[in-house]
Amino acid sequence: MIDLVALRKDPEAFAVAWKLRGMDVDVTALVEADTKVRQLKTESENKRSEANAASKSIGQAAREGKDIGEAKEAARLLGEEAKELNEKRESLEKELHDQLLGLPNPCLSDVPHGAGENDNVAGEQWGSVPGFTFAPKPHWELATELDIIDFERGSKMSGSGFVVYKGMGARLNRALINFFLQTLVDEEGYTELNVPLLVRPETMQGTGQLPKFGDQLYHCQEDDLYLIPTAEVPVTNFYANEILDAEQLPCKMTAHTPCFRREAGAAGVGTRGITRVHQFDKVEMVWLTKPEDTEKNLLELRSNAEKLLQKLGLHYRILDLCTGDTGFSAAHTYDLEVWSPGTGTWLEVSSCSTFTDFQSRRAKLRYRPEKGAKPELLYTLNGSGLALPRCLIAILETYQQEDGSIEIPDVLKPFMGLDAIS
RNA sequence: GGAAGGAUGGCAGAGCGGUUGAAUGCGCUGGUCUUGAAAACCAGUAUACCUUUGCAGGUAUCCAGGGUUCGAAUCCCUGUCCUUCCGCCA
Repeated sequence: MIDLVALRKDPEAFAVAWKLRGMDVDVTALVEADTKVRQLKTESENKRSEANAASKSIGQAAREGKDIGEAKEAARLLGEEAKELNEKRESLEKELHDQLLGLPNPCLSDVPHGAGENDNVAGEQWGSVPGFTFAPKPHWELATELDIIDFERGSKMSGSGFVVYKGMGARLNRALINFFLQTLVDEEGYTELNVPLLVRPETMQGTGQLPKFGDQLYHCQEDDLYLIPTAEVPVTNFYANEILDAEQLPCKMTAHTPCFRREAGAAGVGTRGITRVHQFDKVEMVWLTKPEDTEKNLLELRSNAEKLLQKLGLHYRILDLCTGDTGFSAAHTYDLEVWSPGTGTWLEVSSCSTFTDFQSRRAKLRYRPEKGAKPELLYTLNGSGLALPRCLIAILETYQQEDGSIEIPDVLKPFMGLDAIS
């Protein structure tokens, strides 16, 4: 959520920022509502103050044994008036608050301007397009022939968009999880968390999935719990409503979880294989930081994800997302896209973002800059490290041999216990 | 799933429905004393918001949300969490 006080001070700046995201927001109406709320607040508080004073003198009079019948009625009326004004304020304030919850984070100043994904800025590439002496196959063919992914039985049990990894496929998936976690923990100083996959509505609101994107989430109605679409949700909310000490920052956490996404509206968007599924594994990196140097932190976070791709020897590129394509809660996002030789396309395997204080304000994530100082909102960042299925795709397609077997990248061999899948 | 008990300031722990934002102790901060430290003594020590240039004033907050009442930390209802017991169970 954005800072209402900042909006009050410079509404035009917000209007411009939202315009860059392709949204026309009536900031004047927002500011007017805010003014009205504060006016009602002052009125109701003054009335409440009168009522409190009246009650107090009744208490005094009662102790002195005086008659308090009339005074009681007067105090009751004052109390009622105060309550009425306050209820008016509350409903207006809630309305305003709900509107604010639906407004995205303004992008940082160095984010490229643009309307949509075509305006994203392609940055550096690492490695080069792998060459083949034969026509490389797409992963779904390789996986089916090797019998390491069972698409049909996945949809038999759960519908389309669900798959079963089998044999060496399951092992490769597990090897990747272990490789990612171990690298992040041992080499980059992350703390590993194993978190709940079902969370409450307020947790979803903390990171921005709710109220706006509820239709993308699986919901367990009986218990009013949501299946997480990413580990970002429980990991970022880990310290929600808490005040951290400055020494605890930056706090780097990582977690492997399955991710559940309804992908409503994305059905049939020409994705074969495991590029877009309803359930997949992902290792996520989350940072809680002090507000300064968030762009620098973002680059470092991104480099952690890049290192994983480099170790796997996968060709990838960096995309600097433009204002029109940056996600709702993010202020600046870099995507990492890996090359898929079988389809000749780039696949997003990591999305690294800073959320400034947008999530912190929702989740009440604060820290104390110095001992005895006032608590302040901290900044949150996160990035995938990495999304499993698309890494798996890139590995199968990049390391495929002419005979249909798959060579295992060196860094994964200890986790696989073999050199090739055939 | 059933039964019972609990949730108060950084921590511990009081609190007959009426100057209780909340005793007391510890902790913390400042001061006195001391060569320095400790001890002792004195003073201060929650958060958010609103009004105000400022001084200052006001409102809310004793898990959360409702209710009773002129007045609620205190009484009633609902929810959340914790503890204990029973049942079930990987």
